[in-house]
Amino acid sequence: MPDPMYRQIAEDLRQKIESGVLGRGTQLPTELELREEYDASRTTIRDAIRLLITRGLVETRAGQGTFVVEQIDPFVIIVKPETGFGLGESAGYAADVTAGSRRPRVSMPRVEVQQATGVIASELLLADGSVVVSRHQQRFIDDTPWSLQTSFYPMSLVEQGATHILQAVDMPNGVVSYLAEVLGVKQVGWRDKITVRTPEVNETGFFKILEDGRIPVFETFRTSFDESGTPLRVTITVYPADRNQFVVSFGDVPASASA
Amino acid sequence: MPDPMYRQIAEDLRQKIESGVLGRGTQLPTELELREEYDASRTTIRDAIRLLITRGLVETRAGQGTFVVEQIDPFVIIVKPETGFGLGESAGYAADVTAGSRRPRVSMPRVEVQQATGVIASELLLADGSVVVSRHQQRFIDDTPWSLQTSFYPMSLVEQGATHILQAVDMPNGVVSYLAEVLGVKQVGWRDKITVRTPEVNETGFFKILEDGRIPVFETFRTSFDESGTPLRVTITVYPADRNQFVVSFGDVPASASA
DNA sequence: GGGTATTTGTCCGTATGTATT
DNA sequence: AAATACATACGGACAAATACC
Repeated sequence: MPDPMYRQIAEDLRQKIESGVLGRGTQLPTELELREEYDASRTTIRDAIRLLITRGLVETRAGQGTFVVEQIDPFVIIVKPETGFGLGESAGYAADVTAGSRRPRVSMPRVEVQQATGVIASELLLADGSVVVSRHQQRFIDDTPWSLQTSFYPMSLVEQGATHILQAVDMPNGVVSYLAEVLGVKQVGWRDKITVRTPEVNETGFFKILEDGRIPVFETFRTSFDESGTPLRVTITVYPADRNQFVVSFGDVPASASA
Repeated sequence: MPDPMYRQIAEDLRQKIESGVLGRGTQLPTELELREEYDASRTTIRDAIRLLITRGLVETRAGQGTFVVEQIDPFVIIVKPETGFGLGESAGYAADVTAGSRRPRVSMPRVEVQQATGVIASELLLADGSVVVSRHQQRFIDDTPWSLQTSFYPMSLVEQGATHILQAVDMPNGVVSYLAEVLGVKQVGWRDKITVRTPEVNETGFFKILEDGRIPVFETFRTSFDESGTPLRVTITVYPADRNQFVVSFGDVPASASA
């Protein structure tokens, strides 16, 4: 038994794309033309194209047509000790991006005092509903939206004297070094949890990606610890998965030389 | 101007799901019932449901109905030095999985001698078209498909005497320790590149996920280096993103205590 | 700026096939 | 075997976005 017609059409178009007959960025025939070419209804043609869309091969632009997607030059997020120890918020994370001609930029933080939800509370080893300080920032590279980041700090840090984290001001040297100065608290390690999920509505808006969940987002949970093993903060960062990749190195590794 | 009707319907259903009115695993009203409830055509109802499907909230089963997806207890892939140094292929990677009651299993490797393609060649610092040995394995946890893994080794290792990597036999102590024994070559570090993409057809088949690309896959490139900084091997591993997450630790981090 | 043609987006109706119970 | 529910496919109509003159 053969595949349904819309799958056959999608497969035929896929081969034309991957074989290079339809190059990157070129326009596909219009739905009307494909309708005649394959002798199918417009519904069936649209089902075929939808399959190619969810596979990430083509994109449609209302009023223009259907196009083979261009390859995106990805941002590379380097995860390694040197970029993290002693560096904080903006400084540390901006340095994560591979150099090139790319200019990172960070928005002013939005600071809130709120109650810790389940995951935040458990990561910080606090009781559910404990008060925490959240600092939220939007981060750009070359003025294109790159990531959304929120850090959560236990309120006890403020009570101990680190009052500046309540101010909506970017800390050039990072919050971690500020904590070291004021409280003598040192970050000695962290744990990153990297997952993938469909984007929330506010995220699709910021990243300007389609809000139907076709493009997933990376979500990283970074829990930082001080010398006594107490969680210092939890940082949640969200990146669109279509333009980002992570690089993790261990041991002696020569400088990167590959794409 | 309000959103189109199918989006409003999808939004209404989404709220019912996330608020708990429609619990995990419960069945949604049938398309016919939804048609009457929202006074829309079946096409519009199906468009709304399709939106929820690509967002990963519901799934349809022909002949049964539409159901709210169950939450999956994810596999946690630990990326840290202790699991990698001195351990190899099967041993090292099996240990990546958090303990619990989960039993990892690895298929017999499929060994091939082939020419290195672009990425493989450049990662191994070989000329394009150089001969390499590939060892491909399917990996399971509790008999559910977990990941597909292919390692590429330069043919020069075989010529220097490491002929066992040509045999289609699992190496319980790992290929890396075998190379250390036979050739005295030690793996001193590695670099992981973690990306997300839509699955290939053979991958959807193995993982038993829908082949329309709704569920993305993690793809990790691990390049391992010896003491002289020469790439020893490249390992490509593919995991379905709906049931896996990565944990990366640096520095002093207490044993995990969180979900 | 405005109007028109083109192209995709939304929505309707209907019929038949296929999987499951 | 029959009923149910989703899957596929056809047809048509109008709206919205875009490009071009």
